[in-house]
Amino acid sequence: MNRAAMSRAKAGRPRPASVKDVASRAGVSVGTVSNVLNRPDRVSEATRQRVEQAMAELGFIRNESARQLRAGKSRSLAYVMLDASNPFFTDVAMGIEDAAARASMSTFLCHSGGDAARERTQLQLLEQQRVQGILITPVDPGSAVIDEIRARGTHVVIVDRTRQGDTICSVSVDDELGGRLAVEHLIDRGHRRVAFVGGPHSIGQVRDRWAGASEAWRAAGLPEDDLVRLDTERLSVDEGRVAGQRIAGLSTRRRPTAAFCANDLLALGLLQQAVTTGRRVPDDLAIIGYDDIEFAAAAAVPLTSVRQPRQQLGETAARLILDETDNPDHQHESVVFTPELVARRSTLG
Amino acid sequence: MNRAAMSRAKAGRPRPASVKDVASRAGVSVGTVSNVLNRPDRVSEATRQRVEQAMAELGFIRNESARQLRAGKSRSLAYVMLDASNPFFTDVAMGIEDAAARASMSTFLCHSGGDAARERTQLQLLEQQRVQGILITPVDPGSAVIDEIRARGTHVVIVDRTRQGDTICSVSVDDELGGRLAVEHLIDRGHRRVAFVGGPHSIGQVRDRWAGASEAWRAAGLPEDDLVRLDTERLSVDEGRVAGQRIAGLSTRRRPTAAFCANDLLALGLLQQAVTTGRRVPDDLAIIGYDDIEFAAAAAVPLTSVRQPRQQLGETAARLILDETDNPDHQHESVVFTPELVARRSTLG
DNA sequence: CGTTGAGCGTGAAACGTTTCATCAACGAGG
DNA sequence: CCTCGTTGATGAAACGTTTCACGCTCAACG
Repeated sequence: MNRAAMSRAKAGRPRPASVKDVASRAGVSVGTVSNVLNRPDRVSEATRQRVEQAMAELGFIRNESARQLRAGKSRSLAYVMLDASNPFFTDVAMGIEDAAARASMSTFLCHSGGDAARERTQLQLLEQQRVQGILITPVDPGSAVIDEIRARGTHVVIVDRTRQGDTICSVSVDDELGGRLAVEHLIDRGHRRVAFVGGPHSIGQVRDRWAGASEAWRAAGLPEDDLVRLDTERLSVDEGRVAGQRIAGLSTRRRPTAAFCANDLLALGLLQQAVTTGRRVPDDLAIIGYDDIEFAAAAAVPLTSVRQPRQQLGETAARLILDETDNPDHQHESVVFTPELVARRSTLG
Repeated sequence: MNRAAMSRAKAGRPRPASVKDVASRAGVSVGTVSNVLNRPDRVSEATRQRVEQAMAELGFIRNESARQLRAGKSRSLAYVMLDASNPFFTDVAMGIEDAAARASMSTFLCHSGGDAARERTQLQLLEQQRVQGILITPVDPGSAVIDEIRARGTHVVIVDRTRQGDTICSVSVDDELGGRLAVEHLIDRGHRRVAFVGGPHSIGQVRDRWAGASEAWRAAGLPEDDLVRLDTERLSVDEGRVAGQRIAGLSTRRRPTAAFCANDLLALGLLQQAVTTGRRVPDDLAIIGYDDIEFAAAAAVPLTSVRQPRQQLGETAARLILDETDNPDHQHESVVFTPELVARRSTLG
């Protein structure tokens, strides 16, 4: 047994068939095999069939690394998610995947989990893979790594975040408007003391929603002190519960009659805390969330929420990056979607 | 301007620096650059620094395609998820990613969405990428495509499913035991008429949980007719609501006092339907779910659920595939985890 | 009959790495 | 002074594709 055969047996992994193998089996040149693969019209019916037959017999699978190396570009996009455990982002991811698949591109999903170091590693990996483009919901939209990547030639689109006055594609939702819609709704329903639950305020999202909320409040001519800002450490269910306790701890005079939460996870936590401590929703406390994830509508008291067009966000992001990679005179674009209030029982009673 | 420069300018994407560029800038050979990259100990301190400097200046990023082509293998795993919108699977995915990262492997996440055709496409793509191994929660565990892939040399581990008497690695959870635990708990709590909500029964999971449930029922010597099987079309929140209506529609004599749902999504839907139509949980209807996703604990009436070690499932799957690819005398293994009942208010009152 | 032009196929070069046999330089030991 | 071994660097081959400039064949046409 020669060395090659030995190592092959040991590895247990037979060398996959290559175009060369297919070519010799079909009695043609490798160039022809490649033509069958890439421009079937350039090759006669008869030989095409012979080659395809050989491929089937050998179980030929095209080696994408080699293809990519020669062609100089890959057929794949990547989306770096901020938090895979938040259904909002998985929906965005599915929108991206769909749109990419329609353009016969494959999508790699990665996951930073809000950790900047991890995000860096993921990006490095993707750059090494020479993906066509990177879609990302960054931990920090201002981060320089994004610029470095772009400087090296990989296209990047920012998803669900924006960058001030920058020349980069992004898709996002008008969070200030969302905040306004939420608070206007609460004011319409007669609430005159309202809590804004969210944080940390280092997140642009949170800042904008808060800004919209307080703007609506001022516009209605209500006293500034009666819009209470309750800061949270994260946008999680736990923190929602904590916020609920803090609200319960306030004196009756100061206690808000409604809460606007910066996302649905917070709202669900708050809802749970309220209900389990015997407060009625919305009579004792009205609650409004943000994102309108599936679980918001599924809560025991269905949650009013500000809906973002999640799938569409993803689809548009994919469209933008495809344009950027294909179209020589691509113009950077910041698409801003309009959120929509979905009123349910948690504010309607 | 020559043609190369023109097309380069037009594409707007400068050709990234290669080892050759780095080599000439550092005044060494390409072999040396490669050594710096792969066995830094083989190269003197001085040249190493020179090369690293050159890399930094040129913004060199290793081309993974070329690396892979030459080395014959990739540094990546893939997980094909069944349903990204179910938090259970994202948790499993995170477990896989963590374990893979620890072994300095990157992970590609794909998503079949329960669609066999889509699954096939994804698998084909992954095979073309020559990933080291594929982890998959298959649409149909019995499908032949899995065998074909393995026959061609790519290792596969089945996640959260099993295959009868087959020689393939898998990780799963003892669903029959889970079903038993759930129903025993309900019997303990005094329930004598119980519904099993789940379907379709073509899913192994559902069958096993049902089997465990009816076994526990028989073992307690209770009349078979009093364990009612309510079939659903899918394992979704919607279907949970439908099941709730069906339960409500039963005559008082026949109506169960508790429901065991085949997953948490169903349970949440059922819970919502019950609560919004004025039934009290657990007094009028006790509910128990399966998976113990985060939203189960976060429900207004916190859900009793059967917990599966999700992260650990993922980690173990990753461990298995790494062993299979690295260890020449790897033995196939079917790891079965033990589920655990987490009792909360939806059954405790 | 000679020329032309499709229509098909060919073969070699190139993509960016890694690997490996080889070589140069140099110090130690005889 | 010669030989050896060690250390560090080199250069060419190889991985599996795609691409492209050529050929070959044959039918049509002048």
